[in-house]
Amino acid sequence: MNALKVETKEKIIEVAHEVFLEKGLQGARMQEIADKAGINKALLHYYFRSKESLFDAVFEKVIEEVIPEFSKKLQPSSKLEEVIRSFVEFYNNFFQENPQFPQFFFHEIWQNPDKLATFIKGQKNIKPDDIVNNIKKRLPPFYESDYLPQHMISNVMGMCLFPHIARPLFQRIFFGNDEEKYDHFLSERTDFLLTMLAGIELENKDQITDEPEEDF
Amino acid sequence: MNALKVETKEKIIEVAHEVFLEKGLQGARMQEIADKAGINKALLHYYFRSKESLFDAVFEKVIEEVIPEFSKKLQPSSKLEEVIRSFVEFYNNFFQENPQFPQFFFHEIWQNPDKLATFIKGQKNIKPDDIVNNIKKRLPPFYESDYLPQHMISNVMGMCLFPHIARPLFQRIFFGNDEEKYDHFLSERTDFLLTMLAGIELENKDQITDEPEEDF
DNA sequence: AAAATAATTAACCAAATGGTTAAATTATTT
DNA sequence: AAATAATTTAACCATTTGGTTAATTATTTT
Repeated sequence: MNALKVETKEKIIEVAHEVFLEKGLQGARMQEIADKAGINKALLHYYFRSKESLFDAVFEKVIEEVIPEFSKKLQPSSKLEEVIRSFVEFYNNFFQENPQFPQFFFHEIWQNPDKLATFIKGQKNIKPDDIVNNIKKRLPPFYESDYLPQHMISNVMGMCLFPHIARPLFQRIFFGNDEEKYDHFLSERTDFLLTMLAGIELENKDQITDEPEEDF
Repeated sequence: MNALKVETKEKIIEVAHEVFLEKGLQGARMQEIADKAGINKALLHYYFRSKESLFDAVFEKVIEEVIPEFSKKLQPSSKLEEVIRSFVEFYNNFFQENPQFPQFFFHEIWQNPDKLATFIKGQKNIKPDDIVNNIKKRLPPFYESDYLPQHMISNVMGMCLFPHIARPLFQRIFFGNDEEKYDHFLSERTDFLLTMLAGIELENKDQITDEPEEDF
C-alpha cells in the first residue's frame, strides 16, 4: 500500500524544496518536512542522514534544473540582442513561477558562499570568461568602453531581479498591496525591458557594423 | 543618571546589529550576542525581553537611520536627474559600507513582510504617491508612456542593488574571487551608472532642453 | 549611612530540535 | 514458504536555545 522507495524520496525532496525555499536552511524544521511529506521523522533520516545533506540534495536538484536552461540562453554564438531577449524572458518567467527563489538563493549564498559558489562553478555549462568576452565584443556604444562588461550583466540581471526580490515591500508600498496589480506589473515588465533595451540599442545602431573591437 | 545602563544597552544593540545582519533573525544566537557584548545572557534579557524585541530594536534603529537619508534624496522638488544622481550615489555608498545589509533586509522582508512593510510605511518622510507622480511627470521619452513609472524605480534600484546582493557569487564567478578587483568594480559603478543614465537621457534631450550636454 | 533601586551574575528550566535505536512491517529473493 | 533485505514506525536521547529565578553587587536617594 505504501509508496515505493523512489516515490518517497522524491516526495521528500519535493516538500523539502518548498520548506527550504520558504524558511531557508536555518528556519526550516525537519519535523515540518516530515509532516508535509506524510512520513515519520526517522524515515526522513533514513533517506537523508542530516538536514544539511537533505538541503544539499534539494539545492543540487534546483541548480541542476535551472543552470542548463540558464546557460542555454548565454550561448556565445547568439547575438547580444538575442541573449538579452531570451535571458530577460527566461529570468522573469522563472521568477514568476518561483517567487521565493531569489530571496532564498541570495540568503544561502551569503550564509555559505564558498560551498554554493563552488557548486555552481562546477556546472560545466557555464563559462564565465566566454560570457564576458562575448559581451565585450558586442557592447553597444553607450556602454563606455573603459568600463567592465560586468556592468552590463549587473544591469540586466538587476533590472530583472529587483521587482521579484523586493516584491513583499514594493507591492505594499507602490501597489497598495494588490496582488493582481503586481502580477500585471510583472508580466508587463518583460515587455517593457525588451522594448527599452532594444530602443537604446537601436539609437546607436548606425555605428555598429559588425563586431566593434574594443580594448579594455 | 545611569551612565552604565546606556552604555550597556547601546553596546548590546551595536553587537546585535552585527550578528543579526550576518545571521538573520533565525540564525542569530542570543548567547553569541551576549558573549560579543561581554555580558551575561540574563542581562541581555534584562534589557530586551525577547529575541524578537531585540531584533525589533535593532531593525528600527537601522531603518530610522537609513530612511531619512534615503527620503531626502527623493524630494519631489528636485529634478529627476538630480534624484537619480544622489540616489545612486547614496545607495552605492551605503551598500559599500554595509555589505550584508541587502541580503539581510530582503530575507527579513520575505520572512515577515507585513511587520516590516508596516513599519517602513510608518515613516512619514516617505510618500510613495509623490514619488511616483514626480517620476511620472519627468519620465524621459524612452520610458514608453504606457508603462508604469515603477519600472523606472525598479531599474535604478535593481542596477544599484545587484552587484551588492550578488557579491559572494558574482565576485567568485566573474572576478576570480578577488576582493580588491570587486571593490574597484563597485566604486567604478557609481560613476558608470551616472554616466550611462545621463547618456541615455541626453540622447532625447532635444525635447526637454534643460541641462548642458556632456561629452561621452 | 541606611534604605531603595538599578545592574549584573550563576545556576536553572522547559521546549524545541536534530538525530538515534530497536523493533515491526512490507517487499524481494531464494 | 522460508529467509533476507528494504522500508517504516514509536519511543528515546542529547544538545541547543530562548528564557527565568533568586541572589549579589553597584548606584542613587533619603
